[in-house]
Amino acid sequence: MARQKEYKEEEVIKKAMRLFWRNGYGNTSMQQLEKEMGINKFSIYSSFGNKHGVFLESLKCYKAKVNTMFEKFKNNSNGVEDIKQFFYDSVDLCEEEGNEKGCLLTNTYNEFSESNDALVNEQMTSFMGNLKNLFIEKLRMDPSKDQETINKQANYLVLAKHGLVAATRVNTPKEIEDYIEMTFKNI
Amino acid sequence: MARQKEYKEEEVIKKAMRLFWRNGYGNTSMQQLEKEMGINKFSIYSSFGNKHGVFLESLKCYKAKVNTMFEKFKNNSNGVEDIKQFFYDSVDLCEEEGNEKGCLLTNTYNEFSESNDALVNEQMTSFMGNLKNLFIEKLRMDPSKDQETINKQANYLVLAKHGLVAATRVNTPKEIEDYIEMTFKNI
DNA sequence: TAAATAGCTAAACAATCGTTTAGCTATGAT
DNA sequence: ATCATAGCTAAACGATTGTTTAGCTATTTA
Repeated sequence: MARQKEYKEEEVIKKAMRLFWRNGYGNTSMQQLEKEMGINKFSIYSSFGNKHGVFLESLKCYKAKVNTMFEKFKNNSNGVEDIKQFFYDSVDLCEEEGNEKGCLLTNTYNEFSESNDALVNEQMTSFMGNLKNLFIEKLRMDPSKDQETINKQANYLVLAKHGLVAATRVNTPKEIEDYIEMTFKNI
Repeated sequence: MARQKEYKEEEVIKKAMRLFWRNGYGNTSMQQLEKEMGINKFSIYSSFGNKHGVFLESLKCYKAKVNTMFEKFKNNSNGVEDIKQFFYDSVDLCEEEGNEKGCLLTNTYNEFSESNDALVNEQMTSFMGNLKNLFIEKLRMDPSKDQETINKQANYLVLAKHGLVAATRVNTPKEIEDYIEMTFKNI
């Protein structure tokens, strides 16, 4: 043993995540990462391998936040009301710390959708796409809904969620609340 | 006078637009532009000044498409039904030529939202934000709606439109149709 | 206290970025 | 036919990209 690190990886990766969240992957440089993470390039490379590695670790960090929300969502048992709460929680997560950059996962999906980045794709598909199934589960708790209605409403809610994420960037809290209430008015 | 150009600027800029649409600005290189536009770097610079100029001209080209749709929307006079048709037209525009990259203006807004690019910001604000007013105008055609209802519904429709644009990237035509019908069920 | 070693600093790396330029080609005008 | 000129080709520009490395610093261990 010799010197010990002057930083904690869990802390600097949070800072990296916020930078990627604001700028996206392609528009974030190693110079910016150095400044934002508060450590030298050498330290970044020794801890995370390369820029790509920093990004993947940032995604994991973000997904941990999302996972907490998902767990809460799954563990509740109030049907549609849970979905509505999930919408409100999503807004809180997208807006934390004054951030107004929507959802990092959605942004990443958009930025990498044309590329064939295996690692990023893997990280993405593990989260995108199962949202609809979660909604379907919750909607099934209402015995008065038939299967066709459930499918249509689930699909509707997935796309409504997209609108919501986009909304967190430019709309006021009141407008967002109005949107959510309106969305669930006839569900 | 001497030689005449071997390309038409209106044609090569369309090709540039499609590339920017697919990749975004930052992730598009001059090399890619050369290949996609089918002309040399020199020709690109002599026609459009620089990469930034190519992008601004591409935005104008895209906005021309959108403008056509907006004009149709404004000139009709069937209230809410016009808005619904506008949603369907939006999907057609976002998906033309097998493209699945959402709306170029929305994407550009997202990519440049953290930067302070005066020219791009100008091009953006001239289109974003007035959508709500257009919706309000149409909703006013229904005398049974009071002002508060109109405001809420207009806000809801703006965000629903965001969901729709995101939807064109990953959802089937049937799912998108379901979403639109559901959105207008209680408007 | 001294040797060993892991972390840090800062300079340099090759590759690619957007951009410019020198020289060649082709065409309109005299 | 020839001169002038605008367009094209392709090489090179400096700056910045992500990445590596040599040399110094500080701390643990014996």
